[in-house]
Amino acid sequence: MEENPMESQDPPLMLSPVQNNNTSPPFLFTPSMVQKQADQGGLSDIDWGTLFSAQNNGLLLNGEYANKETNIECASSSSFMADNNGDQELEKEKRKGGRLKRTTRVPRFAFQTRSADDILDDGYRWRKYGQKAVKNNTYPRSYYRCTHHTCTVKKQVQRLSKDTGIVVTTYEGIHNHPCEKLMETLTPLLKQIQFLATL
DNA sequence: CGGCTTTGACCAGCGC
DNA sequence: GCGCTGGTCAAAGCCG
Repeated sequence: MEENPMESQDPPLMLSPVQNNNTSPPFLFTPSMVQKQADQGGLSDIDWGTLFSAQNNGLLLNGEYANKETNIECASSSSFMADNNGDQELEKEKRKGGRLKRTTRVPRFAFQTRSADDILDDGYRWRKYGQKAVKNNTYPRSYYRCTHHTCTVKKQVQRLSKDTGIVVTTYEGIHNHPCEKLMETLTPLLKQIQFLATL
């Protein structure tokens, strides 16, 4: 976590949700950070609990603890891959019954936030493609896909029945494009730079 | 009108 | 083989 995303060559990979009327800064992950973890067999090296724990009472942003006004109470990571036969070298896709069956190695990680809203503003645009009632849970699980045409990242959102204030978000895959909100912020600056360069 | 959500149907995996 | 469960599809409807 020593890497500063703003100084690296990597575009931001993911923004953690911050639910305080969207006033808190986002938390940036870079592809290299996640890829490094994936190469090592998962994301378990990231100390999510420490990063988001109440003791730290803050949110890591660009290598520093930023605004403490966060509702993120804790986080966890999952290093399992999408393929269910344990062969992590297996990289194939096949169609069964007209539907795509993916056995591709896909990093997944989850965290939970305390929020009244199910939809967390993580900076990316998502399209809901399904909702399903799950066993032992009062609330349905919602399925989202990133709307970027080249991006295959998905996320699942589910509210805990034990503690209705907690929303569990599971991300699957890595964004292959910059965060849209970041680009929205940077675009005027880039245009100004381009304009000044013409002088 | 395009993008998004809703929702029932469909499919695959798994346990028995 | 059957039933259960989770994940996805896709048509219909909604909304700005």
